[in-house]
Amino acid sequence: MKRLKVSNNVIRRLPRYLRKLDELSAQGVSRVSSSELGKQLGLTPSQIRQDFSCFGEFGQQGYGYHVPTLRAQVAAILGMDRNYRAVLIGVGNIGHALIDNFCFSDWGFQLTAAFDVKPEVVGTVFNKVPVLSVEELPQYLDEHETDIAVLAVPKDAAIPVTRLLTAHGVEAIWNFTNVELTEPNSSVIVENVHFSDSLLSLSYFVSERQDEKAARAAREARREH
Amino acid sequence: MKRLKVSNNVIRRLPRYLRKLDELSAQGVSRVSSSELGKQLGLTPSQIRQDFSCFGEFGQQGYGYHVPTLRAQVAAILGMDRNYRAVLIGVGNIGHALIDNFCFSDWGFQLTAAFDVKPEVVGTVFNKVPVLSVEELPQYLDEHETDIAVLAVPKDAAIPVTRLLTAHGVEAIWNFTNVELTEPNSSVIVENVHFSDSLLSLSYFVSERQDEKAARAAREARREH
DNA sequence: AACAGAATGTGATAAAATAAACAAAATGAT
DNA sequence: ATCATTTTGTTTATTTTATCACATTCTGTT
Repeated sequence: MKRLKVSNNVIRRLPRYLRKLDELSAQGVSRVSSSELGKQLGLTPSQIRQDFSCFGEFGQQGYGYHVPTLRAQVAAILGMDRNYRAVLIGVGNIGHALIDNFCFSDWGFQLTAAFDVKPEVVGTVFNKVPVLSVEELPQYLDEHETDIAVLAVPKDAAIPVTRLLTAHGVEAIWNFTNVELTEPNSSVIVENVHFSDSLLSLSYFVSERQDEKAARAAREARREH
Repeated sequence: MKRLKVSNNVIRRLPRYLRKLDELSAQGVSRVSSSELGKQLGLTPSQIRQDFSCFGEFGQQGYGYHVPTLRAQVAAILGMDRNYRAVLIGVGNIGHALIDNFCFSDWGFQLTAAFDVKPEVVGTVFNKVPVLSVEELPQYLDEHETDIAVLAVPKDAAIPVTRLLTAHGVEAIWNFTNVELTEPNSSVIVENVHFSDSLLSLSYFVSERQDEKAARAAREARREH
């Protein structure tokens, strides 16, 4: 598979393609064209073809794309067949929700262990995932190859825990804390899930629409006058 | 405040500016230049100035930006001073986590009520938020002006609940389900929090780095040979 | 088997986003 | 009070991203 300097925008679209392809599969659709895909995702056919062409030639002229094949290709591009191993740090509300409800294995991940400081959760097992003490974390990381850490600790613990993780070889963090983790000289890969950023974007769009409505109303009031 | 066709990228950076400004405030910093802000956020000073200039002139030549003032301006741009009212649908694991841990009021939102189908949660109160039955939802929406709905229901309920919400005047949805809500003819504003999309992006970047490492190792092995 | 219709992959073109450059204006030190 | 320094807001240039257009190739029907 080629992999030549692909832009961020392209990468962010890949999971959406995957999701749509799964949906089509579930509907029994086995063949799809870039224009159909574009219509359903709100993208131009051209963009879709160009996105895929970053990684290879997955379609067939005059036919389109074979859904299961394309799905497999996109999954491979995303690394879903690499069986990455993950640990979760912080079994609070959000951490707990992830263990119980987020199906890591659906996306090619294996959640091997969780860690927390609270004595009442240490030693328990949720959804087949054992909760260990954070004190055991360094040794665990040294002994078990771990590709990503899911960070769901309270705000104050975010930076120290990140230091610990990187010091023990973790190279990627899925960050659920509302803290900017990326440090200047660190090479760790950070993917943020900032709830507040998302909500504030929504807030912006709602405000924008409200203002447009108000402006329209004002214009009409003036006209009637 | 001006608001003239601002690109999505700009809007997505605003919450990050807000977060950084809060951090600076907490550190007692009251003055910041675009270059300092840029250094701390990994952006060019030019981009930061251009972003702000979409909405007005908030700085002062030779001085920079007054942190509290700029913070207030960004907050206003994002609509944080409009006291939007929100309801939550689906008090499962993620919904519960949001009620208990996500401080809506910090971002200018008021979570007025939650709704669920499960008899054992209906009637309870979490963090001052009453949980009502979904059967009461239509009437509630008709009687209480509601700006956004937080959707945290199981996959199958996502579309029907969305229809219900839009039918009763809700114009914005913060979507935590893994379902593509945006329908062709609907004008509802949807902001997605797709955990899986985020994890898969991370998976891509990890795979990319792994491949680079492997390629480097192969090159070196060849050289030594 | 031939041919009209479809749909890809890609090179060219247009649009958008980012970065650089600079004039204007305020600061703060001498 | 003056002047070198700083830093903005904005214009211009550059880079990146998305769209268009089309030659090529496969499909499926007659």
